[in-house]
Amino acid sequence: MERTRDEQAEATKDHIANVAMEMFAAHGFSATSTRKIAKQAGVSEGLIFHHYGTKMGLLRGAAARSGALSDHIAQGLAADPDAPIEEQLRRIAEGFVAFLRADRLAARVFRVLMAESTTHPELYAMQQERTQTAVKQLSRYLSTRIAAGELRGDLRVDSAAQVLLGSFLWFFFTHMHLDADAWTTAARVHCDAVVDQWLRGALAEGAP
Amino acid sequence: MERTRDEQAEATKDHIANVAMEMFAAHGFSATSTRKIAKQAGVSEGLIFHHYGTKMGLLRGAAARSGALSDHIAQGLAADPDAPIEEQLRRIAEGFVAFLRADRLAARVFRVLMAESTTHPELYAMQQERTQTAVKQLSRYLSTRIAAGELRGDLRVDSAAQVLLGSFLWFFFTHMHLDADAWTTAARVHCDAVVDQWLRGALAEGAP
DNA sequence: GTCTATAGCTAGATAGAC
DNA sequence: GTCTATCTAGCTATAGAC
Repeated sequence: MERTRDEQAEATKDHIANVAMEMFAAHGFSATSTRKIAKQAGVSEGLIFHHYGTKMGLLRGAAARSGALSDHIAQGLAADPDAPIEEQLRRIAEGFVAFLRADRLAARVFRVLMAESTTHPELYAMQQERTQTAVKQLSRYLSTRIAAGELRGDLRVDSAAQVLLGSFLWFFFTHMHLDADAWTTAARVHCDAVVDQWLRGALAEGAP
Repeated sequence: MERTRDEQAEATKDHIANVAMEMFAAHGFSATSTRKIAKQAGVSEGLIFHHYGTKMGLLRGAAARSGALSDHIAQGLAADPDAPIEEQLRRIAEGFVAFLRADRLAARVFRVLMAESTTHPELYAMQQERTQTAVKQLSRYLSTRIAAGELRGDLRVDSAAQVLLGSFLWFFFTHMHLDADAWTTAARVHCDAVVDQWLRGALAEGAP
């Protein structure tokens, strides 16, 4: 198994990004120095700047390489668009919980980007675009369910979608201190209750 | 109007905290130097350390001086506990929007604490305590409305309270880029829709 | 493509005068 | 209570050898 010089370089670049994200997630962007990243990654500081130009470029690059949390939600939605809405929503919620539990790095990346985005307009835009994509896909889906007569005709789909997504994400943000097991249990209970109440408020009169 | 030496000192200390919070909110905690804070506040750097010991102490102190966002919510709840729930919730939502618009510093403090709490366990605990207090007061209120027959008996009050609070706060977080007027308009629409759907899902069968 | 060396600066914090 | 002066350490980024 020989590696070309380019492949090796690309692997090193990736490795730097991964290490950087771990450290940004743990201590924040500003509080993590390029020196510490270099040491932890086992490369020289100069190499980081060779590959990414600036520290901000490193964050950008590393963030771009990690899959967006919202992509996952959107993906779950597209899987079986004609399933009954209750089943669909519960499946999304369940998948969301499982994903956050399994892919801890993605979760931490999301968290750190959310935090840093409050002070870096560029990151704010990036994060905004990602979440808004998910919200839009969700609202579009809700619209199809209105058309199908499953949901009330006067449901305000944008707000409804934001409540659903926001409730999940807010829970995630405010329960990070729990360990994986406790978090999963609490998340399931919370998601169940949310979907339940949300549906009661959204279903068409006399729907099944 | 004479001021004692102590009063003057206390005023200066407050002033430093206010300036610091403005700057932390604008650029983040780590990215804001004590030097810049001193310059902006018109005092020496030494004085900051005299009053607050460390930079972290300054953040702690400044945060403690500002009223918690959640206090305001809790307060709104207590004002007229026997009003019909719909009126009550709309009043809270409206007050919440007005408050965030009027008291920009409190809003920024909340935002910066939320961001920094992802990397400072101490701040996380502080923020957690503040929001959980609000959630608990809200759930307790919801319980009284169940007892009064206004809300469904099987409503899971903790989750319901978190959805309500989380939806408002999440909106706040993801719409910071709007100017005050646009933000207020969007916030009103969103809050209305949220309360509306939330109530439909929470009211007892056959309630008015 | 990667490293070593270092420039040039800014950071948080302290000491001591007033 | 407040300021000036300063210490030391750490920072991002660059230059040039290999």
